[in-house]
Amino acid sequence: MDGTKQQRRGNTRQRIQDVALELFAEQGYEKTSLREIAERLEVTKAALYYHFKTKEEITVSIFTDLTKPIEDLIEWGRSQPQTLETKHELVRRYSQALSEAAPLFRFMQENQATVRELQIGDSFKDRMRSLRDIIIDPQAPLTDQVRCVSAIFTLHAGMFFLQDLEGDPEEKRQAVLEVAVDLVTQAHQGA
Amino acid sequence: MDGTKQQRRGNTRQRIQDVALELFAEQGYEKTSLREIAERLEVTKAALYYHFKTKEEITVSIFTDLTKPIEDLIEWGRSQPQTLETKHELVRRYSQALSEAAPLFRFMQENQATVRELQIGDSFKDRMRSLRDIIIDPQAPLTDQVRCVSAIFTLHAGMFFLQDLEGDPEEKRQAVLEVAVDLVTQAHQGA
Amino acid sequence: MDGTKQQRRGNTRQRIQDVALELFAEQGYEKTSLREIAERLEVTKAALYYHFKTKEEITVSIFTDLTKPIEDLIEWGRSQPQTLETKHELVRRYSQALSEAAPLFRFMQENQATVRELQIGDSFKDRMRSLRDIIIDPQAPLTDQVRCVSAIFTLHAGMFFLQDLEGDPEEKRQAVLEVAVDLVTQAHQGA
Amino acid sequence: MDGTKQQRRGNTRQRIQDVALELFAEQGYEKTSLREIAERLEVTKAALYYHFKTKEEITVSIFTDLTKPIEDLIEWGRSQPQTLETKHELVRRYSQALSEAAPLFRFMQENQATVRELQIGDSFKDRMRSLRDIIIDPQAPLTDQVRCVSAIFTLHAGMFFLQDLEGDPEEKRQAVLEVAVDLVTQAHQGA
DNA sequence: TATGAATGAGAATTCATTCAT
DNA sequence: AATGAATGAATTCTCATTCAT
Repeated sequence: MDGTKQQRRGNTRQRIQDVALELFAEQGYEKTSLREIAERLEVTKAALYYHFKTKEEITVSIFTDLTKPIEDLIEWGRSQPQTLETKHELVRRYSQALSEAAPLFRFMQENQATVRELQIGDSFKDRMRSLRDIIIDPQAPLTDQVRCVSAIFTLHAGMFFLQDLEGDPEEKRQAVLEVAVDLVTQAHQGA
Repeated sequence: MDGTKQQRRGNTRQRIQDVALELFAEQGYEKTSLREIAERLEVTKAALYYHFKTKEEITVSIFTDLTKPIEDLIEWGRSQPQTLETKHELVRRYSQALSEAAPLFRFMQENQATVRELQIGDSFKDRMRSLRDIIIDPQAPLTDQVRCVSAIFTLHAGMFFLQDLEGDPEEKRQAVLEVAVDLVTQAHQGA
Repeated sequence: MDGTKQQRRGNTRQRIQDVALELFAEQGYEKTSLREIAERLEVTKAALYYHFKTKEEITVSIFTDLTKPIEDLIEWGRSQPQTLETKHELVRRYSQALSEAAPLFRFMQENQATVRELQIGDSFKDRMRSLRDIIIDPQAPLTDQVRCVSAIFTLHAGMFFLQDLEGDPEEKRQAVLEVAVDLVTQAHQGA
Repeated sequence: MDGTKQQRRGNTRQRIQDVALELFAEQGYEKTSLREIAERLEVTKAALYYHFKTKEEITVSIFTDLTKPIEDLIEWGRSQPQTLETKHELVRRYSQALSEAAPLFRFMQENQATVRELQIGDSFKDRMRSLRDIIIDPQAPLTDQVRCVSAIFTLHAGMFFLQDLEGDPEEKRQAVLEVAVDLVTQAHQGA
């Protein structure tokens, strides 16, 4: 009661995004209804429609807002010389970016089928392709290309599939990062 | 097309599974309604309920039937000595098994959020854990453990995320397999 | 296993009626599906249709078979002189008949709305009317007529609404009977 | 007919209850679908779900609203001395309350099997027990206890089972009441 | 900046019933 | 005397969305 209602003022849009993402990641996109989002926020469904035109728009807005760092990262990557050092740095920064937007990526990881149908799908694929094109050398043998894709993939999966491996989360992130960097290195040398 | 109606006799159950999996993989589990499945089969929804008690039961039955080879594989893995050779063979066979049940794994890959809620989720997690426990040495450094998880993951992802890389599918599968085998080798030596 | 299957021979019709009535009384008519009946009998639904044309027919047949004694009773009542003694005997015999077909009457008591829609409804109403006409003197004051209806009703209700009153069932039946007889007596004298 | 649409505003919830009870009493609970209720109200099924979470909730709400007077009556009964006069007054007031909520009690009378499964069942049984405990003397002989139950029961049944007895409804209610009062008196005197 | 009331479309599921074998 | 396979019609319920206020 103290401040809560006052704080709410003016940032409902933001709060909708937060709660929505939280629920999408928890239970999946299709299983999450606008009623649930509204209930958790203690507003009516209609209020959501004041801020967003559709359920999809909520999702797109979350995606757009949260992947800005990655877009920037790609921009940066493109402007750098294509050295191994650049690739390593890219992987490092990407790992960082992923862990900062973990819920979004968990959502995307676990709802690929849905994401594919949404507009997001394409933007995301584009981004992935751009990233890949920076790391991969298209002249390289297929295995080395796979290594690069695998590096990126390892980063993605790392966040969720290592949960039942013992160890401190940050330590695990470092281990994952190391493996990914390694894969990129091997791909680079292999040529 | 030839003798359609006659052929239908007695294999409806099987046909339901086929069509269901097809659609689940195509459009996602939640987006696929029993009406659609029934329509594509040219039977009524009620016919589906003659063969399966619920939508989930259809899914479980598909899973159970199609992952039998993997269960066998794990059985085999456990009975072997824990050598590098065994691990390699396991990875090879797993890659094979995956590509044989590709639609199922595509479905599971792309509908993780859903799968988590279904009974399947647990059986699958168990299986993944068993597999991991055969390949991983729990005494090994964290990075090496990650390498093994990454190997398995690379196999999984390989099937879907390499689709827009040019090259013949079988050739790509071989490349993926090579990278995975490599990761396991590194994990083994790393210790 | 011993004899069961053999015994089953030739009396399936009867067993269907038994199980159906059992379930109707337990869970209500509408809530009881033919599937359930068939399952409890370990036959298929189609088997029920070999013996009865519809669900309603099952019900009607149960009713007809089990209320034969009451029909006879009414026949008897009509042939007797309209003395108080006759009325008492009628009530006594009716009480007996009710307790012998308890499940049927429980079913009818608890599913009046349904029974009304079924054919049974009318036959039953007819029977009740006949009974009433034997006990009631249409010239008697309204209160005395009510007393007679109440007597019959007390018998009906007695079976189910006294269940949570302590005491031995047969003893309770006797008490109920006594009250009913009493009501009839009062109605008779009151005139 | 006059200003229909305007009048509708803001009392839909109430109208749903009315129509529902009407239909439940007319055709039985199970036979009454939400579609029918909605149609008779000229709204969509979904509108019902805006006001009530389930079909059962509609029923419970009707029950709760309409049996308030009886709850009050029991409260009153408990606060009075346990004299014969109190018992008589209780019976009189109960008769009145019943006739005021006639459709509800008709519904409950005729759908006992259903009511038993619903939450209502228990609340109702509790109420009946409370009522009984006020009227009955647990030390009294069984027959006298039966007389009391029979009195209450006569009131219940009176409403529906006397319909085909000739005479003015209010006159019949009085006759029923008289018989019930009489039964209580006899029980009290220990006849 | 929201809410209350409602809708239309569609979901999963259940049921009594049928019929060729 | 019974089964296996299927149907058509219905049911309860959920969802994203709309709009007057």
